[in-house]
Amino acid sequence: MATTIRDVAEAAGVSAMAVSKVLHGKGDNVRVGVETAETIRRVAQELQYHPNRLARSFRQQKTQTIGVVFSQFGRIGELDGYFTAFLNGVLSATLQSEYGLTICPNLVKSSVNGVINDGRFDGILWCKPDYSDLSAQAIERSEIPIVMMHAPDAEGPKVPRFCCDNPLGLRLAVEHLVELGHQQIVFVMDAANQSTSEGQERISGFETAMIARGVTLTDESVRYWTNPTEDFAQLMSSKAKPTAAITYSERLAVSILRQSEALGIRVPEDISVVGFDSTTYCETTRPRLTAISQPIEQMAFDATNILISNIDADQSASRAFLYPCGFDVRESTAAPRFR
Amino acid sequence: MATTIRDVAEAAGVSAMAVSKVLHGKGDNVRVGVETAETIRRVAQELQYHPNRLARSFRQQKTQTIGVVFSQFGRIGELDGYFTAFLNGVLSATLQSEYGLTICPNLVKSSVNGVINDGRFDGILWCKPDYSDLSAQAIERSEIPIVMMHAPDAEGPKVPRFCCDNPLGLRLAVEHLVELGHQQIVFVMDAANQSTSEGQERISGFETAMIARGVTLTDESVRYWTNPTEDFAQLMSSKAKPTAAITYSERLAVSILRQSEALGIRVPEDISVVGFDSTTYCETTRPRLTAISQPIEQMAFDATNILISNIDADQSASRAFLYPCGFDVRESTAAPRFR
DNA sequence: TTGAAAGCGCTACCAA
DNA sequence: TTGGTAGCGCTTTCAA
Repeated sequence: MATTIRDVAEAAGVSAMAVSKVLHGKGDNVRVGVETAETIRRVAQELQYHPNRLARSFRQQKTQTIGVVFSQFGRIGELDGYFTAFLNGVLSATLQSEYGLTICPNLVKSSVNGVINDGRFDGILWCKPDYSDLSAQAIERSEIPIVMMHAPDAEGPKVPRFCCDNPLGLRLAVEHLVELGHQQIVFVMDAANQSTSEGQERISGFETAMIARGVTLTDESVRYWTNPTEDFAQLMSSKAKPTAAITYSERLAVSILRQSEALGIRVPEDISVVGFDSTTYCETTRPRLTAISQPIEQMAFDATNILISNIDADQSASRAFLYPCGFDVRESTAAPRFR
Repeated sequence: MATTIRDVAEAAGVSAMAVSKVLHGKGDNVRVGVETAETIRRVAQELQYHPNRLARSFRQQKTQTIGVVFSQFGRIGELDGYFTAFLNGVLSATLQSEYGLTICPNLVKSSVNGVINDGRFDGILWCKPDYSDLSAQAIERSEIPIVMMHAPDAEGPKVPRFCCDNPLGLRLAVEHLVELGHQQIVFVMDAANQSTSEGQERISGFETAMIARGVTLTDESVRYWTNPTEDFAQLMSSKAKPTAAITYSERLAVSILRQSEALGIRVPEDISVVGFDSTTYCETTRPRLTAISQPIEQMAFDATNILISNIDADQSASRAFLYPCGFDVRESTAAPRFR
């Protein structure tokens, strides 16, 4: 067994609290003489004493750890740059703080309900919330600060929210395509995102932008995909074959790029593709991916810092942080071919 | 305050242990009647009881968490693909296990000594160990399993080690360059890595390969850089200007690529550059980076799984795992210009 | 089939 | 300036 505080106390001929005070000096009402303190420090050193952080955390109800919650989880840097950018932002913030970061698979697999208040975390960074009743309830009941990434201002529990200006992003994309001459434009998203607030906001942003530009909007203009490979093949063989697709993510855009290559469909000649996020990953695709941008790393950095300061201040100030979207034109969009 | 096990016990009219047994059923000597169990479950549900994991961990001396230790820490996916590949491997393994992953900034900033046995982790994944006496001592004293990435077989504490075949890697690089016609070849590494086992192994691997190929080896053949920008400028303006550089990492190689561009030095025409790791990041550089490869993700995946099984088996079997290196020729190497 | 007691290592609170 | 006591929430051990 490792050396405990009592071992040190015994060896130094003092009480356990004396040791605790000297080594971590929290209490203000208790002081220890200089000489005694020196002895304690020496003995602790000799005995290779290292405080058990689990015990301290348990006692103080404070773990110095932030939990990261995901509804979904893909490979890092594989089909998109999202998680890379996100992690860089979070790590930048935690590295200059006293907080550790736990990525917990169970938070992904099971319901977050009950995990939030299981004592392991001082705060939760919730990424891609789904706003199910269960989640909302879990947040409502939370005893620790929570911040949310990609949660629009409108609804949901009152916690700090970090979101990009989705309507602006979609408008920029639609305008870009319309100016290139496109009239058959679809918006493609994972079916799973249909139920998220951000999903809703992007759909309505897309529709609003289409209407504002006088582009025909049909029931088929918004597509919910569960199997990108099959769904894309079907899309391109249908009568309503579009000349341009705006996707919910880089991941979807990239899968279209790959699938196009497999099917002999040329991008951007046969179909223009617009992604969402515009991380450095877009520079690595072929063709390089035109995309709506949002400052993911900055958002993650800010979110983490706000979370930490809320933890430290023992509060949970609610506020919506809105980040502007940009639009980066690369090579995956062009004027539609005349046909 | 959150609902405790005692609240549930009281409400259900049973003892706390009964609740514990029913909800987590560990003990084999104690059983609870079916009806009682049902009541307990119902009451727990009603009271929104969720066990405090911190308390459980504390009591059981088991946290279901793995700690990741780094000696250095850069931005993910910024100047290399190392951390991305590493994390993908680790996360793949943890996601299919019951273990969480903690990345702790304090492990980076301060000595790991004392952190290893502070109770927070069931096991440590130690990346890029430095083999200082302090580290060695910490490992020796560890009460939990440790595995090491990038630790050669030869020396160091007896824990599972995962390492690539560095001599092979360096040989492949030197042979490639010699076959292109290079005779002035330098090996460049961060000064910080000079003290690591892997650093030593790569240096001797380089020297052995150079000698085997009959290439002139001088005191200046191996370079230890602290400031890549300045050091590279100096290297290229010296009399001993090389025609090819093999670097310790993708990061160093990329900084040479960038610096070359700034100085008007052409790669590979004026100097050939070979990186180490050969992740997908090498495809994104300009020119695309020729590099020695090691299967980082696979190594991280294996290391994590071995760690987990050592934890579960409550042992710490020592073994060295060696992974072959490969060599990926891309665009940053070519025959030296005639001069 | 059930419960009581004890204690993991530490620190808040109160007493001396 | 110092020390004792109690207890965080849970589970292990032993007793009923």
